[in-house]
Amino acid sequence: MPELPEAEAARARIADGALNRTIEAIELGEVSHMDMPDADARARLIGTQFTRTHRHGKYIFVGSKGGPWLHIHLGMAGSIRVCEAGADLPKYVRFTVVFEGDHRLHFRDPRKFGHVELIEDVDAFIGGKGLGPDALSIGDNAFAQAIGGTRGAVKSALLSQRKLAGIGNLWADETLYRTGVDPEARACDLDAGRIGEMHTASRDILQAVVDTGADYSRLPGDWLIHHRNAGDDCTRCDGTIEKKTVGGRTSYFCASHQTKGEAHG
DNA sequence: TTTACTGTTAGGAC
DNA sequence: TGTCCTAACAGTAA
Repeated sequence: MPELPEAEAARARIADGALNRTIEAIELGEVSHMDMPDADARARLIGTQFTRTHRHGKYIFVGSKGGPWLHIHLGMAGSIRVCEAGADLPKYVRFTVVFEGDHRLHFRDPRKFGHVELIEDVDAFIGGKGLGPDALSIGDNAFAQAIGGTRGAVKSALLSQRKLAGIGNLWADETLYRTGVDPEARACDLDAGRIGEMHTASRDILQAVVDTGADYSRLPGDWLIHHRNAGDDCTRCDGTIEKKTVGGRTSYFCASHQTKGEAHG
């Protein structure tokens, strides 16, 4: 389900199969309550081609030749499929680009939490959203600045797309598990070394997931992703996986090796 | 039948 | 002004 690695996999799928093909039509599925380009916006894409892709955090951008960018956000359950002519129509398709030769790009979204829109300028869009640096390319100093100094729970800071774009609930938990930080620890209580370890861990985790094409079954068995059940054995110490809500989101962690890192008491 | 869910954001509390 | 927290969005699956 969509965090940065899924967005990157979707972007790659588009880059591999949907560029440099003339767009013949745009089709909408059942889209009530969803943000979709209106008829005028859709008409702007007809006859042109997509020529490039970009991703920032969980946000996907597909550039048309000399024209607008198609922005796609996968929401909670969205996915991208690129199909050859004659392929069966997947379920829950909300937005389809039909290329020459009946080649198709489908945006599926069962829960309708995703968004598709046409934008003129990617940088202006990112700035307008107030998104922080991309989690895969952010530097050490920028990471420390984004996450350190926050008085609230460190997990909430990791999840904030305004501080750092791309990390969601699953990989925030995985990062904290690997670095031994309690999700409720206050970021300002963590020393610079710990913050640096979290940066390294988050980047390594996200890159590893990207490298599998966001296929979780190919990730190492000792990762938390495979043990998100209260009562499971911790794979890093003798502890047990517990569950609690932090920042409104379900968090799995090991209370034995994940600590709050307070300097005093 | 009830409950929880991977993301985002508006609105309210402090 | 900023920061943080909660609720709500819609549909599915356990």
